Amino acid sequence: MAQKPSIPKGTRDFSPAEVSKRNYIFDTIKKHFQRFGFQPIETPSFENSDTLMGKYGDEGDRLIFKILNSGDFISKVDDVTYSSKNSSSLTPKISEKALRYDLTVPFARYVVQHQNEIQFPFKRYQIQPVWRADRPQKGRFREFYQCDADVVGSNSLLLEVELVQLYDAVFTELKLANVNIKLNNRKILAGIAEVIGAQNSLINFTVALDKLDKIGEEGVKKEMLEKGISEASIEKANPLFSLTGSNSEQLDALQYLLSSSEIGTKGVEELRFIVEYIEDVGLLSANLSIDVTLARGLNYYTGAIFEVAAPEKVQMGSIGGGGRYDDLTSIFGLNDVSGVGISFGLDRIYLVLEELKLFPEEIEQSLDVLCLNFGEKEALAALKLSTELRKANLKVDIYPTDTKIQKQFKYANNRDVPYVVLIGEQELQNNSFVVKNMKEGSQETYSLSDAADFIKRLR
RNA sequence: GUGGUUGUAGCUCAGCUGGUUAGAGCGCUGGUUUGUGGUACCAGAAGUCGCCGGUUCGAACCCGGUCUUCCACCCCA
Repeated sequence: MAQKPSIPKGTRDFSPAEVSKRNYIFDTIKKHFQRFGFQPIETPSFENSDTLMGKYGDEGDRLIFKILNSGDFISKVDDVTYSSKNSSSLTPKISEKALRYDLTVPFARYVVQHQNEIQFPFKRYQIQPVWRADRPQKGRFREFYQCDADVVGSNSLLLEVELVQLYDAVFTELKLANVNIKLNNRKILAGIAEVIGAQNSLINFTVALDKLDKIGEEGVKKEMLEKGISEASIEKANPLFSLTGSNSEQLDALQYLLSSSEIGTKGVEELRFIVEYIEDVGLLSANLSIDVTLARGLNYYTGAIFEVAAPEKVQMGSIGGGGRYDDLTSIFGLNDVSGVGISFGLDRIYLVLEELKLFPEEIEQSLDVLCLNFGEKEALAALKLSTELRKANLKVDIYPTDTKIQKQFKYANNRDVPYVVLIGEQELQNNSFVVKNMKEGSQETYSLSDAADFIKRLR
């Protein structure tokens, strides 16, 4: 054989079994999106570069896949730019399109572009792949699916409450119990920065704080110092490291800490609303916990932020996240449209379910019945029977050639077929068919004129 | 983007300080069994040792490059 073909770094092929399992997750998420009143949209896999560039910070820009212009694009570049060998000035001249990096920014573009056709508040869901020029690791790919549900055109906190319920509903149905939905609010982070006198380094402050569970209190303080936050400010932030107790206890402590900050107080109020409503309505299996260290990188969030952590025994980053963004559409020229949304990381959820063996067995069963092939006449009878069985919604296959029965059985075995139908010379004479239960090894005979009898037994 | 790690049969992996014909288990094919799989026994096929180059009388093994895997940063689903 020639050189074996391959696929690019960070991409994957999916086998039939893998696709079945992925569809199981997709279907579950989609079902609950619809139950909460979200409608589907789709957007192109690539956008104009200026739609995406600059929306995710410098780091994000680096991770966006750029698409080369068509035609003789290099001849259109002026000599100065060309010979400068500067990627950032050359790139916009030779690439005007880019693969989508997430679903939120394209959605914002969609809302602005179709603002006159949309009925607000607009609840949409979107399940499509996104691409990042990242260095792959476990649970990090360069092509992966996001499943997003967003609402634009309302700043009601009821939506945040519903989104928490939505997370709960999906993960409960996937049997992934006790996921931890972490909740914070950008206004609280802004309030803290204000109170400790570090409002100018809000980003550095939150990014450092976000690493608390990873590098510990000392590590966080060290990083803050390195990023130019004063020792006095860090000193004032000390109470944050000792926030404990129930959600409402933490809220009380935060309220006191942030009483001098208008924005901080607003953030506490918003969180309290969400927490109290959720307590009242109850959750099926998830936990909701306030986590002031939760920051999330994307700079467009302005209110609540969510993140769903995989169960602790599984080594995996977050399996979902989201938040409220008050101003996302204004970058495309539409002001005063508040949005809030959440995202499910399909590929990571898959890895978690696989690791915890939570996929139901049935979903991998691609066939209910296999009819063996004993020759032309016999196969015709099998075909007629198959038609009946397929009408009854069974997944049925006929072995296409009359090779050795042993081989056909082996095939049935490898495909995990629960029932094998045998129609040979004898059966044809008696107008009957034999059904072998592959698990138990038992066999039963039915009449060819009464397939319904067999169908009834399967139910 | 920075630093490290991995690659040998379809799969999971052995392979000594470089030595001539590269191994195992599982899987696959055939047979024991011409209408019975999943068990057992017997036989067999299958590898340019990721790719390109270098050192050497000789390279799976040493060196350089490249691709890939995974990991830690960065960032993030």
